[in-house]
Amino acid sequence: MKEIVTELLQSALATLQSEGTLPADMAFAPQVGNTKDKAHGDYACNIALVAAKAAGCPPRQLAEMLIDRLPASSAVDKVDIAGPGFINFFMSTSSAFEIVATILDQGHGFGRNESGKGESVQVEFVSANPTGPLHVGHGRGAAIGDCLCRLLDANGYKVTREFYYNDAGAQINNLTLSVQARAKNLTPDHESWPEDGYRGDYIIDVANAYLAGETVTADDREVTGKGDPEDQDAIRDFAVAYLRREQDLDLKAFGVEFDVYFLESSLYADGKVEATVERLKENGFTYEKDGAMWLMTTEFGDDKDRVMRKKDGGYTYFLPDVAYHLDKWQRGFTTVINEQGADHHSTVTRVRAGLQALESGIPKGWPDYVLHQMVMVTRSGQEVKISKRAGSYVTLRDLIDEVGRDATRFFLAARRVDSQLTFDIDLARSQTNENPVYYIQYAHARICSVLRKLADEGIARNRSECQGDLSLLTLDEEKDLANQLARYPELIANAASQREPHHLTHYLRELAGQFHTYYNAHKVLVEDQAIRDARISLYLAVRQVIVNGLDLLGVSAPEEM
RNA sequence: GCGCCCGUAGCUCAGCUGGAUAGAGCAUCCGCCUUCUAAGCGGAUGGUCGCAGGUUCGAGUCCUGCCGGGCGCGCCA
Repeated sequence: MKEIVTELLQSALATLQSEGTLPADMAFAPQVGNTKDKAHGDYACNIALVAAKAAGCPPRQLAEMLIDRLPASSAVDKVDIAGPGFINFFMSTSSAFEIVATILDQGHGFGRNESGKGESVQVEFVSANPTGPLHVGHGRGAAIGDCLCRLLDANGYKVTREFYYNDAGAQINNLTLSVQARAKNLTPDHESWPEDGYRGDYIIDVANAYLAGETVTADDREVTGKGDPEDQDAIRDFAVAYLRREQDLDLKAFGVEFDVYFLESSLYADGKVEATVERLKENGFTYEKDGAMWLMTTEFGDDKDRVMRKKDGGYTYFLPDVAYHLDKWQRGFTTVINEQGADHHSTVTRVRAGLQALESGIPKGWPDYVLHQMVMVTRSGQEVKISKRAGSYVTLRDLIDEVGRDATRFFLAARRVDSQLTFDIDLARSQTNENPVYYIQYAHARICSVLRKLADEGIARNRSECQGDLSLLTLDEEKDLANQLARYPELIANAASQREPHHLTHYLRELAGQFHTYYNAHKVLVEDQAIRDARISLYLAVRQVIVNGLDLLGVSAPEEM
C-alpha cells in the first residue's frame, strides 16, 4: 500500500522534473510515513517541504503541483495538503482490506521477505564462561540474540547462531581452584581460599559430584569425576563439563539452540592463536615492554595500547578473540553480529583494532555489535541482588521456573537494548491485562475460541481461507486493524536492519489491543452470514499475524488460556 | 578524571533514518458481563520531553556545555 503511494509520488516528481519545475539532475526520494492522526489520512509525505528549496517556491505550492500530477489510482480516495505542506493520502476502504486476503494466502510466510538474498550472517550471543549457571543478563542476551536471528531469517538471511565457549584462560583456572578448595572442604572465609574464587553454592555441587565420581554428559562431551582433590587437570575438565551441562540445560529450558559451539581451546589447538600473533608481528604492530608483548591498538583508534602476551607467557583474552574473529571472517561471514552485555563494550575497539592490524582485508567497522545494558530484577518492589562472584544471584533457570519461558523471553526482549531493564517478577507472573504477554496470548486464544464456537455450530473455517465479501467490512475498528496488519512486514524489515527486536513486542501489544477493542465493540458471530464470514476472515488474519510475530519472539500462542 | 549508554506522565516504557496538537500500559477516578472467554472494553485525570544554548521552514530526535544515574577504564572475560 505504502509502495503504491510512493510510486505515485515518484511519478509526479518525475513529471515536475521533465517540466523543469524541479531540477532534473537531482534525485528526489519521497518518504512516505504512517500518520499518527487519522485526520491526516493514512499516509503522509513531506517531500514538498524537503524539495521546496530546489523548486524555488513555497512548500504548499509545490505540494499542489505534485498533487495535480499524481496518476489516478483506485487505491486512493483523496489527497490533501495540510499544515506547512504535508501531502496526506486517504486510502480507499476497499484497498485497506486487501491485506486480509494477502495474509491468509501467505500464512506463516506473511511478513517474511527475501531482502537478505540468502547472505550468510553469523550472530554470536550468550557466550558465557563455563564458570557458573546463566544469569538474567545472559538471559537478556539470549532473548535478544535469538530474536535477532529469527528476524534476520525472516528477512531472507542464512543465519548461524554461535556460542563462544571460553574454556581456556585465567577464569577457568580460577574455577578449578575454587572447586578444588570446596573439594578440600574449605569455605570462602578460610585463609587459603583462592583470591577472587567463585563463592557460589553451585561450586559445592560441582565439588561433591567430582568427589563422588559422577559422570556428567554435556552436549559435546562426557567426563567422569576422578575424585582426587589434588589433580587440577581432572578437576578442570570435570568442572567445565559440569557447568557446560548446566548451561545446556538452561538454554534448552529457554528454547534457544545454537548451530555452533566454538571452543576457545580449539584456537590454541589449531595454531590459530600463534598464527595471529605471527601476523601481527610481521605487520609491525607489536612491541615488547615490561616483559610483555603489546599490540599498537592506538594505531586504530584505541586510547592506549594493549598487552597481548603477558609476562608469564599466556595471552590476554583479547588475542584469542582477534584470532576467533579472523576465523569468522575466513569462514565467509561478511556480516557478523556480536550480542554482548554493555559491560564488555571496551572490547569492541580492541577487537576491531586487532583485526585491522592483521591487514587481511577486513572492513573497518567489522564486526557489528549489539550491546545490551544491565538487567535489574525486582520482586515486591525490592531489588533482587545479582552478584555472580558472591553467588547470590537470580539465575535464568530460576526465572524460567518461576515466571515461565514465554514471559521471560518476552520481557527480556521488550526493551531497547540501550536502556537498562527492570525485570518485575510480579508483573511477569501476573495473569492480567497489565502483563503484555498474557494480553497478546489472550487475543490469540479469543480468536481460537470464537472459531471453536463456530465449529460447534457446524461451520468449519480453514485457517488460511479468505471467505466472505471484504467490502462489507466498513467499521473504523476494522479499518484500523487492517492498517495495523499491513504495517507488519515493514516492521519486520526495520526491526532486523536496525537490530531492534523490541519493536516487535510493542507492535504485538498494540495489535492485540486493537483486536480486544474490536472484539468488545462488535460481535463477530452475527446472523448476517456474509458479514460474519468477512469478519472471521479478518479474525483469521489477526490470528496469523499474532502467531507469526510471537514466533519471531520464541513465544507460544496458546489456543486457550 | 576519561570513554560508552540512559534521563519522556506518579510508575514501567514507546516515539520508526527531524515533521503536524509528544503516545501506550499500569496506578487514580467514573462506567460496562441474561451477549462469541471480564485474563476483556469505554471514558476522565495526568507533560516546561533532566537543564542551558546552537543548527533550520520545523528538534523528544542532530551539535556543544552542564546536572543526575548505570557500565567500563586489568598482564580478568
